[in-house]
Amino acid sequence: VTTLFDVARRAGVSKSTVSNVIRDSAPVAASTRRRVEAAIAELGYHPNVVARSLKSRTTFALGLVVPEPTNPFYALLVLGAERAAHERGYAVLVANTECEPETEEEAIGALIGRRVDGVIIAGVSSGSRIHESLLDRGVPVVLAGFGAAGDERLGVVDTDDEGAMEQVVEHLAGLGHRRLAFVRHHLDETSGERRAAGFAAAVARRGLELVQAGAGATAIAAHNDALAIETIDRLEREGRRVPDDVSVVGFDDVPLASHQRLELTTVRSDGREIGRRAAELLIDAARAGGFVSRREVHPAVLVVRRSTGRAA
Amino acid sequence: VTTLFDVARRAGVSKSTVSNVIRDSAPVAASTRRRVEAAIAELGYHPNVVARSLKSRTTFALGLVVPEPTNPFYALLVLGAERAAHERGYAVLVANTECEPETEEEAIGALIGRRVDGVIIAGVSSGSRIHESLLDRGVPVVLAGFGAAGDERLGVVDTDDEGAMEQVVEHLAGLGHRRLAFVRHHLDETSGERRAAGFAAAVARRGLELVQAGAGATAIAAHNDALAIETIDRLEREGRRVPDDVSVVGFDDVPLASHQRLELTTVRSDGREIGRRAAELLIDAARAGGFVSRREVHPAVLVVRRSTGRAA
DNA sequence: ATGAAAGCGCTAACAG
DNA sequence: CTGTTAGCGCTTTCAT
Repeated sequence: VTTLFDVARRAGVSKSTVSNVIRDSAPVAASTRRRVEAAIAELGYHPNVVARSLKSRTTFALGLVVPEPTNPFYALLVLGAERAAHERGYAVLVANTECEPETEEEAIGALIGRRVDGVIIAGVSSGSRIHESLLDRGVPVVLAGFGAAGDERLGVVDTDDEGAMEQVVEHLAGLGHRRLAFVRHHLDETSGERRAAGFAAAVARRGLELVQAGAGATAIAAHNDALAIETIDRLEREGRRVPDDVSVVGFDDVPLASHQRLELTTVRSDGREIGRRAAELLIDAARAGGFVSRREVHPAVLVVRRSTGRAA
Repeated sequence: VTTLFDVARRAGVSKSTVSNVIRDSAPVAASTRRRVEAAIAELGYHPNVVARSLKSRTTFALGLVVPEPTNPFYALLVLGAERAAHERGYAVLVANTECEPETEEEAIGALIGRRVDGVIIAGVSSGSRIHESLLDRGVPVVLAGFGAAGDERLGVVDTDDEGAMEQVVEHLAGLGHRRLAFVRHHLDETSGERRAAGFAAAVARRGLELVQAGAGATAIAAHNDALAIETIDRLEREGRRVPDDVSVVGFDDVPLASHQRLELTTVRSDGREIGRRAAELLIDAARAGGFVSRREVHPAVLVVRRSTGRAA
């Protein structure tokens, strides 16, 4: 546990000088600098970020609230955010909430207590207001991977779900499907609503029929790939063929979606990029001492494979 | 930004008293306690963990080094570790290294700078010595999901890879396979070696033949499910049938492995449990001010599905 | 049972 | 260009 003072003594200078070479916050004579650097290396000194945070009133840490870590989309989002943060000297505190309101509250409390400089929320339970307690304390927040109306102080980096659903319905309509269904997870998640709504809107716009899955739908779009695959399983167990009897579309393009026994038609959104941007915007805002006002929408592309085909 | 002092003033007591009610570290009169609690609630006060850490010389934070966040096994490990940590009031700093030595070094430096109370390493590049710099500074370390020889100060919570490979080879041998191969990822990861070695040992023990994949093997075991699935794809594109011509075994039992178009025979290890135990051991050690000396091995079970069959 | 005072390791004026 | 001096918000003896 060597401190700044130890380094200073060893180099025969004062603490401020050491501090100055570390962050080069002020000019230091080349020879002095060399002595200090040597002392740092010999002592294996790592500045105590805790002390620095206390003094400077910034922790160089970001909070990241994730609903389902096993979903590859979120895994990539975490990866992107974490890498972007580390490149800028920021640490990332992750909190997996699994969309449980109680866990969400606790996570936010912990992040506030740790005085993180900003928080990325990658998904929350439906009625959640957790972003408000953050914003009211002056902590910038960006929603990543799901949009939300409302608060002007909220940054958003999102996939273009509406555009994606437009593409999905266009594709399906082109194959002659007239009765379409959307299935979503029981998980009480906000993003589910936007995809469902976008899908419904695109269906209505073409005068097609929106039905419940099972109630004679010839094409089913799922909220994500995992659900699409479950749906295919269920259909096949019921003796219906995909895509001959029913077409199925997923969302996410998980690695296995392209497997040749699956060949899932799906939507690809770039989780890593979204995570990266979210972290960048947050860090910029934190440095400027403000909120993230920007709202970015990243395109998603329909990947047509073989789980969709002409309507029977 | 309300501080302990603000609360104290509001409640008409001293800082020490407030501190005592918060952590109930000393007896406080019931009436005083009520007043303090009221003040805390009214002010929405959250203790500044940064200041607490500086004074108490513990950060209540754990570092978690992960090689591949998109692998569901690691995603679960992170989940388990993170939840166990939060239950005990600890935060988790994740670092995704993607097995790049340079990134690993940086991550460790960041964790040291932030004075984490312990580090879970879930995978590192092969020759890595990153645990040593940690241990030498007195930071307890536990290796999770991959074993390692060596340092006595190192805790280990691992899957029984050897036992798993024994089961795999037993299964394959029972189906009449004599020429077996093991394929591993290019990723320079330590765990790959143990599985490969365990497989080779089990093969040798039975007097079977270990060959390269492609060189006439009738059964192939892969380092993980993703690789097993790639292997199946490749084989089928070459016109060989699975399992009729070649049997394939995976490792991890990812959610999609059970899909009926895949029905992958694989090994299931409980990532979430391993992450949870790793965090628990680490926190116990941190509290006791020592290292984790314990080494735990968690069983893995072979799940037989339909990607394996009798030798041709 | 409660309060006063001294730091934890660092940064940020301000002097020299 | 370098050193001195105050704190940041909290915990922790030690008095009272």
